[in-house]
Order: sequence, then structure tokens, then C-alpha cells
Amino acid sequence: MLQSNLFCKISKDKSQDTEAISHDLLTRGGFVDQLMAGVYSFLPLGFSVVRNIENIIRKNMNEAGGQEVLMPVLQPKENWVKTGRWTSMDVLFQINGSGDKEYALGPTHEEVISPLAKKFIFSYRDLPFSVYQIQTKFRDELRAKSGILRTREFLMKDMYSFHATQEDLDKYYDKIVKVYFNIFKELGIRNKTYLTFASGGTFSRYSHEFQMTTDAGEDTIYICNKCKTAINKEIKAETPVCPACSSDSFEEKKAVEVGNIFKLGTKYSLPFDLKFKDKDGQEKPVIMGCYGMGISRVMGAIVEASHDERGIIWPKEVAPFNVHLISLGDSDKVKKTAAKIYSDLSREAGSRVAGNKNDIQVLYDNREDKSAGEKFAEADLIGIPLRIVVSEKTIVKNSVELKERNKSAVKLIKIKQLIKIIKNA
RNA sequence: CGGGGUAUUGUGUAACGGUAGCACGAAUCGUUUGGGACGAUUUAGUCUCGGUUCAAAUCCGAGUACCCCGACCA
Repeated sequence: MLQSNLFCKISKDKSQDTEAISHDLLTRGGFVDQLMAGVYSFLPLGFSVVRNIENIIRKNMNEAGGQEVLMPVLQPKENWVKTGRWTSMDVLFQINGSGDKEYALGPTHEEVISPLAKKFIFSYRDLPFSVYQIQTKFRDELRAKSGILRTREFLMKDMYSFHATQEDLDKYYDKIVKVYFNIFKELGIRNKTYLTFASGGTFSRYSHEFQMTTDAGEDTIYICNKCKTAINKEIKAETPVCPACSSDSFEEKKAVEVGNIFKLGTKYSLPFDLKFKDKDGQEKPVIMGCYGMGISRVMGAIVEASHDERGIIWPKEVAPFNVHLISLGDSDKVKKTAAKIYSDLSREAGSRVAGNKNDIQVLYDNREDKSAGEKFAEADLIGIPLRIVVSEKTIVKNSVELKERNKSAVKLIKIKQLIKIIKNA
């Protein structure tokens, strides 16, 4: 991608309206644009990060046996009345259609997946299975805040699993805990993310959250010093010792919830009459689980976890590009060399995104009217993992300069060896 | 949903009730070119509605929007 063509305007002005670091960096770097409180557009740089996060999640969900679907955002009021959530869920967007019709905008999809699953479940032989989707969710938050960390419209992965027995749900639930940790590992935030006991809301006594520690977070968690399991402050009083290892030594930290999983049990299978015939011919309610992960919030969380005073430091797995090629000066020699490197790299790099072979991973700052300082400052802000500089100085040595965003060391690399080195980076 | 704050050009700010100004940005041209360089020219604004007044960015009332604290958070 030529930076001169990129639909993006990088700003050096810090807005007064931003408090959270991720909000400031993502806005100034041209990753997102705020339309109104709690509602954001994702620009090419930001959308690319979103897709990379999605694909990591998608890969892991598929490996966990999930099948991807896409359910409607627009949902009939009746289903929400049936579960009681038309009146009990205060963040539910309720909208009017023509005539007297009323609809809900999906904040979550139990009210859709349950009646849908009913059409496919008859016998114990149809169980277990799990389906998931990646989709925009709507929740009428009373107070949106902290940029994309808490919004009214956001991207979420939600998976639902269906089981014949509680034991089977328990087994799958534990498996998903491991899968989630693997996702956070691939996203580069595993070391700051804790499995957290939290309130189960209306479903069950407890649920589990995945909390990433950051000062920008709005939750407070108590991390067990012994086993590193955490407890959300909201249930700390009723759970004074670690539920995992019974230790009573904790460290208190601020955190943001990046995932939440529930054992739904029969909470939704009962109102929607979701039953199956067991081996003994008995009709039994299906046992359900659900597993959420906020994609846009994870994006903000990654920035909170990985930045310095100059800008974002994207983990390479989610970075919008993996190489930022910068040419300095406008001499023909530099321009030609940089252009050649750009086309060679673009061709070689291929794509780490399955099924999207044309995804371009090299951002080439070909702008001739920008000073070196400006280019470097902007490169630091948008945080692409590898920076390559081509200038008169480097060309004399048949080399380019290579710098990793998270390190200060600068290496001179022979142009001939560049592709090999980038590939191994 | 309770409380607080703010609202002047893209951003940050100034203007006693009396000519809306400055800086940055952006744009054009030229000079520059290894950490946000320089010159010239240009660009663009008083949140909305109502009231007071000869005169309102300024005073009054209502509304709206955004930010922050709290509560809430399938």
C-alpha cells in the first residue's frame, strides 16, 4: 500500500476529548473515527487490525469445533418477551418498524440461536455442537467511555454450544478456557490476561471473565498470588478466598474484560422448548453454554497493553502491515530503489490471512513532501513492527536500515538479503 | 440513570455588551530532506432555538452534543 494513497490522516494534535491512551493513539493514528459517543468507524488501518484479530479468533474457534454462521441483528420482539429480557435488559435497543411492529437490535443472540437450534436438534445423536458468529452488537450503554473500550455498537465473537449433559458442557467449557488463552497468546496479551471469577448474572451463580490488566480498565480484579486466577471485585466479598486454590493472598488491579463465558444450562432451552430424545427415549432439555469475546474492545486493549510515548507497538500477529518502508529524500536513485524493494517485498510477503492472498502487508511511505522527522514520528505512532529506511546514505552501502518498533537498535541490511531477513523476522 | 464539566475554523486558544484575532493544521508554489525544516500565498469558526439590548461569542432561558465521576453492565 502506498501511504500517499492511504485513506487516513495522521494527526499530531492530541484531542482534549480523549482520556484513554488507546483512544488517543487510535484516533490520531487514523485507525478509527468517532461518529458519536460510543460509535466508531474503522478506517483502513484499523479495519485491517480488526480482520487480523478476527482471523486469529476464527481459526481457534474452528479448531474448537465451532461452525461459523451469521445471524440477524434485527430481531423480533416476541423472542425477547419470551425470555423476559424485553423488559429486564436495560441496554436493549428497542426500535419501531412500520405499523405497530417493534424489534430488538441484537446485544447477544440467545434469542435467535435457541429457536434456530430447535430446528436441528431432535436426538442425542444431534449433540453436541457449537456455532459462532462475528458480528456487530448493539447495547445501549448508559455511558460509553474510553474510546473503543466501551461502545454502543461493537464487534463481538459469540459462540453457543449445545450439549446433552452437564458433564459434556463442563468438559467443553474447560476446553474453551484453554482455547481463549491461546487466542490471547496469539494476540500478544496473554501475560496480562487472567481467568476471573465473576457474577453469573441471571444465568448461574458465577461466570468466568477474561480480564486484561490495564489502568484504562473499568473493572477491579483480585489476582491470586499463588495460582494467578482472579476474582472480580463484584463478588470478592462473597468469595474471600481463591476459588481455584483457596489461597487468600491477592493483588488488586484495574482490568478490562476481554472475554466472558457462561454455562447457560437450560436458561434458554426451556423458554424456547429446546429438547432432545435421550438414549432411553426420555425427552430432556438441551444444556447450553455461550462464549463471548469483544473484538473491537480487544483491539483497544492491545493498544493499552502495547505502546510507548511515541505511539502504538502492534504485536506482529495483528499489525495492519508488517513492514513500513520509508524513503527519505526525493533523489531518483532513492525512489527507484525504494520502489523496487516495495514491489519485491509485496510479491514475496504473500499473506498471513488465509484466503486473502492479495492483502498487502507493506506500507510504503513514498511521500516526497514529508521530512524525515515527520515520517519517523508518524511511523512510530502507527506502530508497524518493522521499519525499513531507504536513503542516499544506505544506498551507498547497497543497504537499507532495519529497525524493530519495540527496539531502539538500528541495523544496516544488504538489500540482497532483505527479503530473507524479513521473512524470518 | 444521578452528579460534574465543556461548547469560538480540522486542532488548541483569545476577544470589557461595540471590527471575531493568534498559533498549529490543511491547501498551492518554491526552497529543503536522517527525528514533526523554512518562506510566500490561501483556507476555514462563535452548537441550536428563543429572550434582553441601538448592538450578543459575551447577559438570561430552554434544548442539544461531547468529556469525566458514580451507578448499571447479557
